[in-house]
Amino acid sequence: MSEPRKLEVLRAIVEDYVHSREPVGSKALVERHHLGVSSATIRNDMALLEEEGLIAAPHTSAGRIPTDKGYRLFVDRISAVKPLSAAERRAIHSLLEGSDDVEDILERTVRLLSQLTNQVAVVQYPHSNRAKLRHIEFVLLAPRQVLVVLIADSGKVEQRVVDAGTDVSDEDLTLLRGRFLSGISGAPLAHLPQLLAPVVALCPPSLQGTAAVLARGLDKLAESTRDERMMMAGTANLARSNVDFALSIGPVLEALEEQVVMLRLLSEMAEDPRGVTVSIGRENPYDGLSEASVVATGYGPGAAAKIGILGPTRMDYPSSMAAVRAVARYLSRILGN
Amino acid sequence: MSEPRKLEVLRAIVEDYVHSREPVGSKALVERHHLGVSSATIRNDMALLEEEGLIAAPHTSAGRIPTDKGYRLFVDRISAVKPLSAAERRAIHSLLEGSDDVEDILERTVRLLSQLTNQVAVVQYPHSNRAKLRHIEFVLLAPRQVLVVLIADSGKVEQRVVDAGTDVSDEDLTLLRGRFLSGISGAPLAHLPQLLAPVVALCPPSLQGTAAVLARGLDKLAESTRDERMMMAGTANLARSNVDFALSIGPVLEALEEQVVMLRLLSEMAEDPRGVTVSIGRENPYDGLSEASVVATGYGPGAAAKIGILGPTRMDYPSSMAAVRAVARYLSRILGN
DNA sequence: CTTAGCACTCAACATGCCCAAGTGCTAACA
DNA sequence: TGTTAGCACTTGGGCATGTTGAGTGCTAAG
Repeated sequence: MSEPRKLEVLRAIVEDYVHSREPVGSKALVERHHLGVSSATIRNDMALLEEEGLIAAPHTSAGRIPTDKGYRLFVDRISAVKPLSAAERRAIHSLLEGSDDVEDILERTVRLLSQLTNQVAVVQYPHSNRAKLRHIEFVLLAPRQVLVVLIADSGKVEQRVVDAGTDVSDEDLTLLRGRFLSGISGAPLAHLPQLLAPVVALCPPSLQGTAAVLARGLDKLAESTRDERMMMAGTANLARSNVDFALSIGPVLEALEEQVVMLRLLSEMAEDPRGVTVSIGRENPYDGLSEASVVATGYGPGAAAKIGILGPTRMDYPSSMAAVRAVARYLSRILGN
Repeated sequence: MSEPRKLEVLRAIVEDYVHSREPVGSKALVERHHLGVSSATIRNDMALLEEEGLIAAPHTSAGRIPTDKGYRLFVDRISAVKPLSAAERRAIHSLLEGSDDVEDILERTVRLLSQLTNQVAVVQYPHSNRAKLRHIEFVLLAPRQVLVVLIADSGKVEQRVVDAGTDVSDEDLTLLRGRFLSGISGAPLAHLPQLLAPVVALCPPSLQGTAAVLARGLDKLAESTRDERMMMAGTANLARSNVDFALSIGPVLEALEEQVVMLRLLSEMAEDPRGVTVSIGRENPYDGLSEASVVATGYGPGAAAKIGILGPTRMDYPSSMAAVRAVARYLSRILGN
């Protein structure tokens, strides 16, 4: 029993199954792939693969389908990342050039990726853990209501309306803004909580209350800026995969809507800072995704933020991985400016 | 043939069908509803209803199901808006109190509405057509890159990075900001395009180029502020309705993802400024929604922005309408501050 | 206008049968 | 020791056939 051929058989099974969506049998296998042996030999190999838990038969006289473990081995040891076609490269190029706005770029990227892979695409906003505070703004909306705006050097802007408690004038706000700015301008957002208290303490006694309210507002803004957000596209692709319903679509939609779930999932995978990481079926920490796989990688500075796709375990991993990797690279390059 | 009874029969058919998801026949009808007549009589009535196109039979010997037209008549003339339960009222109350941030409130609202109705909930951001410009900010991110921030008096903040073309200093920006502010502060966003040109013309010759770039940036921001955006929740509910697949879920997900489609849909319906409007099946302008219904109403000042739900045509209209109306009212009240 | 009765239709279900695809095993072979 | 041919066995899917029950439309009487 040759080890290489066993892997070759597994590879053939995965490829055929992904392509045909039907359990694949020994005979069909020797016909479609020119392995130099007979179906009987393949059967022996298959029996071994099944023993090792890499493939399984839905019922006695049906072909085999890969298990999660089988896909895992396939991804780790067998498959080569399939290069993108020239047309696909061009598509990436033309679709992602020519915009400055981060939000806009991310939106295009995620749409592109979902079209490229025919799966759901997900992208995490660039990390702003290390972001520094660039600017703040207090705008009086009504006698007691102040719009607090925080701008990070990542270009991210967050705003929030706070109730000042007492009436406050434009002059007061300008004064307070100056104080706050000199105290926290340029500071990492992560340090904001510690830095704000002393600033408030230094404000004129008559404005202490207002200052405290504003500080709390800023703190919350910094928090939600640090908070990760995500964007997605291509949910309709789920319906298509669903036609042959191995994948029940409901739980997946729930997971996607619970951004917290997806964000944790993305953060937890992709430890490998350079490569593309894959999480297959029950490997996923979330139950609703037990029949789904996620292919993701990092992008941007330090590959800290993640981008990826989600689809049924029976997906074309080589192509998906290639697409994710290529798109992530372009994205990094464009955001690099 | 009594007209009132005919309507009563239609009502019974709609209610039973919504409840059971199965075509309803004459016999079952007389059993479940105590209409004072026999099944034969009902059959005659049904034949008439079918002639009028209000109900239809999927095949010869099956019961009847309501047509789009039947649902239309049902919501227009038959159904009464079902009052919410006390528990539901309490849920609305507790979930929507205690937040200042518009974004946050909308998110909670839309989640609440989707849970209340078990459908997909959609909310349009408050209209800012009449919004005025409250504030602008230019922030230097890099020698040539300027973050342009626009704040409307609605509290909406939009930002965008523009490339100045030439190097520009902080002082230049402060100067330009002053010029722009004095020229357009307080102006309705809709007027911005006309107002910007003269301001640029009045800037120092050396800064004309930069001023023009910034003006274009502001213009785009104003445009996207005028642009309507939306938020949604509960897409997973689609999967549940889909179990009995009258409604193929793919096209619906596509429509939901194409926010433009949904926004146009929402704007086009609900002419009636006070009531709840319903758009049923093929009445929808978008093909993918030919088996879906939308229940929506306006909220906020002038009921200009819309909130609503989307589900299969076979939905519980009275309850849905009640929920949408109640939630919209609370939302208006809270945003009224 | 209503109702009982009746003949008719048809999807859904069940039953039985056959076939093709696929398996595992054994014995022969290189 | 690994490969192969052959064979008996399993089983889901397709097909023809029959049965049932819900539901209809129509007619004639109340």
